[in-house]
Amino acid sequence: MPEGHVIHRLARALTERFGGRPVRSSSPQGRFAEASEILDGTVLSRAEAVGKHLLVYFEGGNVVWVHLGLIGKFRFVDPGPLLSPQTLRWRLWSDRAVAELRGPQWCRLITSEEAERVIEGSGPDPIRADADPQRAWERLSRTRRPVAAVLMDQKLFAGVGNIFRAEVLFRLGIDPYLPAVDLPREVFDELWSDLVALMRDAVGSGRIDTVAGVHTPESMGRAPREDPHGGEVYVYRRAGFPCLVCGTEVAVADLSGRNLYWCPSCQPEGSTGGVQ
DNA sequence: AGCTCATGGCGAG
DNA sequence: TCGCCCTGAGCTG
Repeated sequence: MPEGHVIHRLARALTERFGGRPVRSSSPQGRFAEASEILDGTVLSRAEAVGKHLLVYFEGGNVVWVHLGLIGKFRFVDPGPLLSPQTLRWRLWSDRAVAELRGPQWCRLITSEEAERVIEGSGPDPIRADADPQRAWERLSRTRRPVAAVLMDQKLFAGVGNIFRAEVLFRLGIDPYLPAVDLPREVFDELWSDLVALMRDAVGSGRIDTVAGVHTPESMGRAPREDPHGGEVYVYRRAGFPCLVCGTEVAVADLSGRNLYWCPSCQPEGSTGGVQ
């Protein structure tokens, strides 16, 4: 269940544990069997992430393009008997490690040329050094869609998911329903740099921690609220609980089929963030 | 045992 | 905008 930081960590781990060496490959479930057989015994050169896309490169020009979707998991496991083979799409192993892919939205064998197009087709990814936020600004500043919807658009903010969008809007005090076109340029710049900081931090820690500065739960006299995803957050999945900053009940609403969380007092209607 | 929901995205209307 | 796909955790009974 990934936002971009999970994919970047995966790419790093796959490169560290398998990079530059031959790997074994199988598809116990059978749905990736043909491709898996081609890769079996070949050298995995490296893995790379762009947004929520994972690209696993093999010598000879083969690339596995993985997208975990909402429920996919790619995990390292201890060597041992095969558990639940009916859901095990891809198993990758060597004498050093075993990795298991289950429930991905897709897992396809492509060429390195196609992989290049996946990277080019992605929006800027705040975690990557080559990201150009100007590309996001040019599109954001021309749409009246709510800024909360735009933040989930992978052509503008690759790797941002439901947690990062809710948290970054809260941290900057922005009304999630503000038409994107009304967001001042200087606030966009703050938004982008906050995403860079939060997302890169999450790559390092493996969890999304957004509660920082003077408004820690401790300073508010409340027990820290840890979300099941493992990190500590202001509003994500906290509907009905008091805002950690002002005590107002956190709100939730459906926005294009996803739950949106925000504090109606800290992010009042029409607020463009910045200096309140 | 069965239901609901989840850090996502696609394609049909 | 809705239904659908993939899996598994956390409820409810």
